[in-house]
Formats: sequence, C-alpha cells, structure tokens
Amino acid sequence: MVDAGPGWTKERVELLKRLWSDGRSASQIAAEIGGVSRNAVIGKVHRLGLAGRVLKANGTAPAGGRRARADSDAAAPVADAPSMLAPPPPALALVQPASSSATVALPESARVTIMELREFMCRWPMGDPSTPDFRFCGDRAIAGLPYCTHHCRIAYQPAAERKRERKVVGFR
DNA sequence: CCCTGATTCGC
DNA sequence: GCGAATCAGG
Repeated sequence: MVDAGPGWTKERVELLKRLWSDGRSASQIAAEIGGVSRNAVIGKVHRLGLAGRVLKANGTAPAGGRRARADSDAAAPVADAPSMLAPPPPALALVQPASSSATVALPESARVTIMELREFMCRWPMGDPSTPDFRFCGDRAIAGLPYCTHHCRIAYQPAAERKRERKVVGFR
C-alpha cells in the first residue's frame, strides 16, 4: 500500500469510490490513498459522477469556485434548502453528580474556560458547571461541529451502534 | 483558527 | 483527464 503510483489506477479509483460512499471526507480519503491532494480527490469524485453526496435537491451550490475574471455570470437565486440532517442532540447532562470524587486536580490537557473558548475549540463540558473548576475540552473541534473528533464520536454515535450498545458517557 | 465539498480553468 | 486555485459555508 502507500504506493506513490501517479494517476488513477483502478485500485485507487475503487478505493476512492469505496471510501467516498462510506462517508469519508475528501481529505481523509486523500490521506489514506496517499500521493493525492484533497482537491484531487474531489475533482476525481466529480468526474466519476459520484458527487452530490449531500447535494441539495435543486441547483448545486452557487459557489463561485474560480470564476472567470469578468464573466457574465447569471447568478440564479437559489431557494435555501430546509434544515435537514439535524444532528442528534447530545443531550448534555451538565449536571454531573459530584459523587465522591472531590479531588480531581484537573491536570490540564487542553481544557479551557468559557472565556478562552473559541469557535474552533471543542465545547465538550468537563466537570461540574457549578464549580469554578468547570472547563471545556478545548481541543480543536471538527469543522462545523462543536466537538473534537474524540467527543464527536461520543456525541454523534450512529443509531445502529448506539442501539447495539450504549457506551458509558462520562464527563472527564 | 480549522475544516467541508463545489466549481472553474490552465495545463 | 487532472488538480491547484478559489469559492461559499460550517
């Protein structure tokens, strides 16, 4: 694996198809295939006609891309799509029983206070919100999502997997 | 800040 | 056909 074979061989194309239909992001696929950029993956996906995974029912994204210098572009008004794909509410149980663990020196890691929290930081709550030692994860959040990869896995478990076995979700 | 896919166009 | 550049958006 990890061959640097240039060009889209059948193997690479099939791998691309499999990963794409599997829901992997373009950058992940690019990293996995190796030797190609994220844009290369996206471009290939489009040429293969696999695009439109999350395409709105109507006109594609009016995203300009690299528009012509001064090309007469007829910007067609696009009706905004209804809010679909609502992520399952993580049901944040902020009230965590203090239990007996009064210790918890809060090592550090990358925890931040609400003041230090930025848009790209993981907002996973840690600790008791009613105490001063309450922090957020603060790790780099996935684009467009409120949590880092680790906590996204916990918060957005696939329905099947969640049904099969509920993992113990504890704030630490 | 980081990421996502979509699009265009020079090669 | 390929993919960097660029875009719009989360």
